[in-house]
Amino acid sequence: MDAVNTCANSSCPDDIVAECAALMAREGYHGTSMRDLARGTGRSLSGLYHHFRSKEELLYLINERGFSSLLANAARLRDAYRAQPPRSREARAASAALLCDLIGAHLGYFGSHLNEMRVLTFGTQPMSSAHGDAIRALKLRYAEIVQFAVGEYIAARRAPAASDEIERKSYLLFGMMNWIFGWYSFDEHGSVEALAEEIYMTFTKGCAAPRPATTQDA
Amino acid sequence: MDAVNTCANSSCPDDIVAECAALMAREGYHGTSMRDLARGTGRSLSGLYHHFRSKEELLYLINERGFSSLLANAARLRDAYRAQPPRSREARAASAALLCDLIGAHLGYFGSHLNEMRVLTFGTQPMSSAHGDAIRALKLRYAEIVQFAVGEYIAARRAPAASDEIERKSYLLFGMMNWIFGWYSFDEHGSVEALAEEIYMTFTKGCAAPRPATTQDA
DNA sequence: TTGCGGACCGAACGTTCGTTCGGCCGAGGG
DNA sequence: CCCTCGGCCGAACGAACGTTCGGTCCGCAA
Repeated sequence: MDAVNTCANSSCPDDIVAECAALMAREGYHGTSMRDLARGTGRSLSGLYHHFRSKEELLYLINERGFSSLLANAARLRDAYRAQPPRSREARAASAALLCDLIGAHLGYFGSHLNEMRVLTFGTQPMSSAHGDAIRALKLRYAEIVQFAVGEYIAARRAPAASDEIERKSYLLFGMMNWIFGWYSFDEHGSVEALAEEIYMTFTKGCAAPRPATTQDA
Repeated sequence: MDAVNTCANSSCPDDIVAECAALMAREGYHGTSMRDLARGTGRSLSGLYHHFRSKEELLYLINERGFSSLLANAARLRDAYRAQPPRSREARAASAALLCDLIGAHLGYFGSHLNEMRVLTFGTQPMSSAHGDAIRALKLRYAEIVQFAVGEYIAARRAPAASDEIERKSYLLFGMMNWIFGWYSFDEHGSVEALAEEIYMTFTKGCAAPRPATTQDA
């Protein structure tokens, strides 16, 4: 008789989660059946149920692991930024570096987990309230870090922006980064690093900004 | 004996399409059943089938009408731009106005057809090849107009950009505009017009650009 | 060697899916 | 007056859905 654990099933191997995410990335959560997942992972239908309790828990696992990883990277970058001595004359460069690093981390994780990210971005909706709340909390904490960086960047360059303006601008940045799932392919559009640089430049300087040989900000 | 028409069923009233789009916007195409649509539109299950031949044709109708409308607006703006006498000293202002108007038209249509737009942006995938090709063609023509505007804007301000850079920058712009579906609500985030202005400014000047009282470009 | 537990499977459960069929009804032209 | 026809419906079809159950296999500790 197990204690009912309404939260995570941490015993599920990462590779199964990743394979299922790859399959769900094509047709979405509702469009991919458990039988599709069984066939795609070379397992039987009932064999899958030894690794997670339900299809919805699988969706939760994909989301939970993805956002936890993104959040850990972002929190590390923010903490490093905060640990710097606050010399005001370097505030512009430091806030620019934080923003640039966050964009690079987001797209970097994305580059190596493209399938999971496709699932993450399209649809927290079909999750139960308990799981949905946990994922929304992770998303919120992640978004707060990006908003902090955007706020710091703007504050170092002009009068600090109101929190709702920072929120909207951060959403625009997320839009640029996440919309990539619809069109990016390595062969056609170059490396993820170059794309991160282009997003950083477009978001901070506008689309007509010249491309520098190295990232330079002043 | 009808001639088999593999394409549109133009006899379906707009309001039914709009109601179905509103329902599909919540849980997506696969997540919304024909019974959900019947209940939601106050009709019977089989009654729906007198307006379209299949669920997939309904998805096609939502996409076809939405993108046709977007495309018509965009083409009108582009033609007006091209009809202007090419006085080079006004090229900067004219290309800025075109870009600003296109963003305004995209978000304006969006503001009055939010539910349809949610369906449009998430998923051309589950469509048959015949329908899918038709929608992809509409999307392509629409994207080409936006790319034209981005190219003109950049060319009027610095050395013309390569076509692949214009393509990427246009995708970033689409990302800012379309990601809105995930978070926008009129009550919290103000009018669509103000948001269009903010996207235009961020895309052209960067996130730290000051907000002018009126749109001014030089 | 025996016993155990986790990984895995085939077969089936009840439900819901998209779609079809035959018939009802009320407005409108002859 | 009747007849037609488009809009609409209840009931049902076979297929596919998520999930469960009993059993098989195999590595490993005792």
